Amino acid sequence: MPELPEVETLCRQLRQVIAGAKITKTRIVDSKLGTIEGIEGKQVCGVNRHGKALAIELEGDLSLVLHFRMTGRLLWQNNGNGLLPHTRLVVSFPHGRLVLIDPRRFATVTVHKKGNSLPLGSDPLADCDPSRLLEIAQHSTLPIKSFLMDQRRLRGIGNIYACEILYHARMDPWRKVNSLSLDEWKEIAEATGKILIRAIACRGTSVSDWRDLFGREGEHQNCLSVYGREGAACYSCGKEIKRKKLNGRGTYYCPTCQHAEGG
DNA sequence: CCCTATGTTCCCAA
DNA sequence: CTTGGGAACATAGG
Repeated sequence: MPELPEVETLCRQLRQVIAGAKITKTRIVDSKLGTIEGIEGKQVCGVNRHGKALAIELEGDLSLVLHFRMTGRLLWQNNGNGLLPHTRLVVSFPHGRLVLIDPRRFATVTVHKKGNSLPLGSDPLADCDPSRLLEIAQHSTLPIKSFLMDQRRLRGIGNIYACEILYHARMDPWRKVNSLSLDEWKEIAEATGKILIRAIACRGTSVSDWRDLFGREGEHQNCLSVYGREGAACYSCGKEIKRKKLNGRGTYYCPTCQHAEGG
């Protein structure tokens, strides 16, 4: 469930809490996660985000990489309470512990040695250049929404933010990407930056179970324009927000404001 | 029982 | 080879 803004929120909060600290112990609670080895006793030298993945960088060129998939959550605990339901992993520090909670058990944890598996695609926060987008979309007939969510091209945008970005760019989610003009890509790039940055400032979107590192809800659910608003009035034109499936994902949009011709 | 769910990956067809 | 679509993964909630 966490998309780019949610993982970025965890990343920034984690830096405040565990930078420089040593991992004292790790415990896999759900064996489906596999094993993690060689990180006990290591010091945290940084925390970074790669798309929707979170990397806790450790001394010795190691990193602990977490991917939360649909329902994964990361919580910081510094009291002596027992494990919460659906706890899958515990990483202990001298001053508290990090727990991975994941009801649907899709989340993954891996230990990486520096130098392997750099993911493809660019980060929409750091690099969302309209002319580059125009170029890489030339030979694709994907709908724009699927394109935005394709992690091989742009890393970090999921279903909620794809819907919101396209609404703000007034773009039909089914529009084929190879038909977009440079001006239309500029609108998409601008909407992408604006929405992602606002969502990070709001500590993410809590429409169901997203919580930050300290268990608090985000605020960005109060800023949503279309996601989850099926049947409600469009804030721009007053007509009804629709929901249809696109590649199996619920897609919310305003048929009036997001028309096929764009611009 | 039905359907839905913020994600990724694998398999298959074109 | 590439591209794109759907099922699968596992579980909770309406």
